[in-house]
Amino acid sequence: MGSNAEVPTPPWRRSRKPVKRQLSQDLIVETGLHVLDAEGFDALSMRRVAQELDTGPASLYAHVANKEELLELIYDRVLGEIKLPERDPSRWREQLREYALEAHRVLCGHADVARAALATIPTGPNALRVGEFLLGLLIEAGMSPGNAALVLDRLTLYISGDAFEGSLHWTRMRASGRSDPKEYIESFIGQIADYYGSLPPAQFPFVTRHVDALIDADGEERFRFGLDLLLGGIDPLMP
Amino acid sequence: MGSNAEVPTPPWRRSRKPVKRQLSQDLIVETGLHVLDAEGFDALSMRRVAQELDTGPASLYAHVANKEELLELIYDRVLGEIKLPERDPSRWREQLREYALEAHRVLCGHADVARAALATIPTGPNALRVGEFLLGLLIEAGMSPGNAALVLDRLTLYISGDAFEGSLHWTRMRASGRSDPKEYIESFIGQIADYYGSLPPAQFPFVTRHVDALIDADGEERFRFGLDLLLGGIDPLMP
DNA sequence: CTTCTTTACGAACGGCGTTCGTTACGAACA
DNA sequence: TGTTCGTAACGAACGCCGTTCGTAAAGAAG
Repeated sequence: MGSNAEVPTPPWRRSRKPVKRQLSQDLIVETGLHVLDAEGFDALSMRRVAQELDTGPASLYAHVANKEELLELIYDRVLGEIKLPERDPSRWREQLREYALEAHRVLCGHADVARAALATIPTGPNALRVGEFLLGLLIEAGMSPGNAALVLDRLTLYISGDAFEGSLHWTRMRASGRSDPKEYIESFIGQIADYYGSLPPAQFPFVTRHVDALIDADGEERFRFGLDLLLGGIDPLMP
Repeated sequence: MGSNAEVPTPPWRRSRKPVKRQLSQDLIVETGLHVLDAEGFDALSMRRVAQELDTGPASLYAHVANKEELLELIYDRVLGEIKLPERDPSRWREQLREYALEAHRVLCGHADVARAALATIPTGPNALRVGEFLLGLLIEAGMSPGNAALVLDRLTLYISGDAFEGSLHWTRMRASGRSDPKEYIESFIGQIADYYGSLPPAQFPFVTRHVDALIDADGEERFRFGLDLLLGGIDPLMP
């Protein structure tokens, strides 16, 4: 690194560091997402991202205002993975449900991104794309714009909220050293179940009697159940 | 402080520092909640709590395992503020709705506690108290235990999620220096509205046409709307 | 009066987000 | 060709953070 410090670079060796891709916002966002997926939300730091790019943390600030903005950019980047069908208002119910499942699937695929999702009011291009789709679907199906906006808002909150909660389990699993979800569930959830079961039945008759019901459903099942509750409430809003 | 270092304390001056309440978990939790309410989630640190108690951060660890546990304790402490009525299964719908509004009111009263709520699986005494109430109400009204457990889970997620989102606005307001919510809404939300309105209508016809609808409802209105969606989906689960 | 256990806490470790002042360099211009 | 200049890159530092460790003080037990 120092041996040829003042020798002018020969023209046929085009750059001193061709291997090191030059910084850009996209590259930083992509790297951030990478770190997030591989090591989790708590491991995502400006320093960690910089390290991954063989540079110092200060260098990132030329392309990204701060950590919060980086998280928003990563979030919108992930929203871009959500596939949207061609809008068909006559099938609004199926399409709404399908969208919710797809969005949930994508968010859970990048588990810890959900931790950034709830903390932001998404205004990026991909968030707009999704918003436009849902708003159009509901309004064209006959819902009032006011109700459509509210449904969009509540549905988004529900999806992000559930993904957020899910990501916390993932984090907990990582922290406990385990890597097999099955093993984690048995140890952690089972522990809670034992605790519930050991409570005084006189004081908590229902909790103690129905421990099994409380821990029975897995994440996907819970999500679908809540989604169908919401859809059940949305139905009567359509003409 | 050093002038009477080795003079034995006279028995009539009972203690050298009677003004300084001795540490205890309760005191630490109460102080933490105080800091949280007064200065927000980001200001809540072990150091800040210790400072408030005129001691060093290390002293807290005798009463609290770590920051996460402190947050859980604060959360459960707040859940204790939720008032529950006498269970009346014949009025399950009203009581369920009333509970949701009360819980939401309490959580929003300690805005940033919601940031701790979502990050935890509540197993404290007050969480159990609430869980027992809801489970009992729904099962006695005729719902299957499995569905009752799922409803409890989803309703809790919705309430916490909404309160979480609300607390972020509060944080943003604090960060922006403003202290009047009205002023904040006009500046921040108005800014977003302007941005939405300025988008290319060809690409985002619905978003641009219905900007008003998107920002019209306030927090409480949105919460109630989503709550009624859920209740609408819960209704058919009852015999 | 001694011993032991519990509580308190100063000091330090390693990490964080962010800022500042300075380099290095490619493009624009003389 | 030589010079200037704007800007991306970055080393160093600031002031935080959660947590641990070793020690000191205080109270209970013997």
